[in-house]
Amino acid sequence: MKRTHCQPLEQNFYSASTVEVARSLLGKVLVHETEGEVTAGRIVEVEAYLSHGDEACHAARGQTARNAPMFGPAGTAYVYLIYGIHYCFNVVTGKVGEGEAVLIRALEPLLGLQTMFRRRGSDNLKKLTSGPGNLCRAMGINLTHNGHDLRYPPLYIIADNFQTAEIVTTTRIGISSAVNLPLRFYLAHNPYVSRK
DNA sequence: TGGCAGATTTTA
DNA sequence: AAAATCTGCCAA
Repeated sequence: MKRTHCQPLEQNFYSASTVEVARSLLGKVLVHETEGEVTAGRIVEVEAYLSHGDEACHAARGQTARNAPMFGPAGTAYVYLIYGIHYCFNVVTGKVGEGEAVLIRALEPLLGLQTMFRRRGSDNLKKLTSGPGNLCRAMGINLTHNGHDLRYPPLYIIADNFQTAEIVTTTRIGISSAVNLPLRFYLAHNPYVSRK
């Protein structure tokens, strides 16, 4: 019997267009294995950042030391610190040298809830992994994961038998340029989406 | 609901 | 120096 649904997603998954990967990531499960602790959550909200006509994309002004992982192969993790406080976790997409990515904005907690609550220092389930900074803190994602190949532990993405129903498309959150592009996607009616 | 502090990295 | 793909707390 095939059990591919328990294996990390493979290269062909990440090689589709950035918008396709963004939409396909909805409903998939992000897993982080640390010493003795496993946390996992279903991806319920994402944003696509494109290399052409998208001034909000970190890669829009060319490659720098910070955004270098964005120019690597699809399926690489791009993690950066924002506002001096929060980490944001992105999945690199597109061709090598292109500089596209999908920002993971919210998860539905599935595994390791106690660990997540401890890392967050909060007991609010609704906000546990809702928002890009929150989910990184709960999942234990930081700069050590920057550039990591998401096909391998300790940080990877899998598909289970979850069936994605309705996907809502909106403009992106928290940006000051390219504000009208419809590149944010989330699972309709999911309570862990950061905002409607 | 709105305004702001928090505290780091990058170069907008 | 200013800005950055944010969050939580506080006051009204």
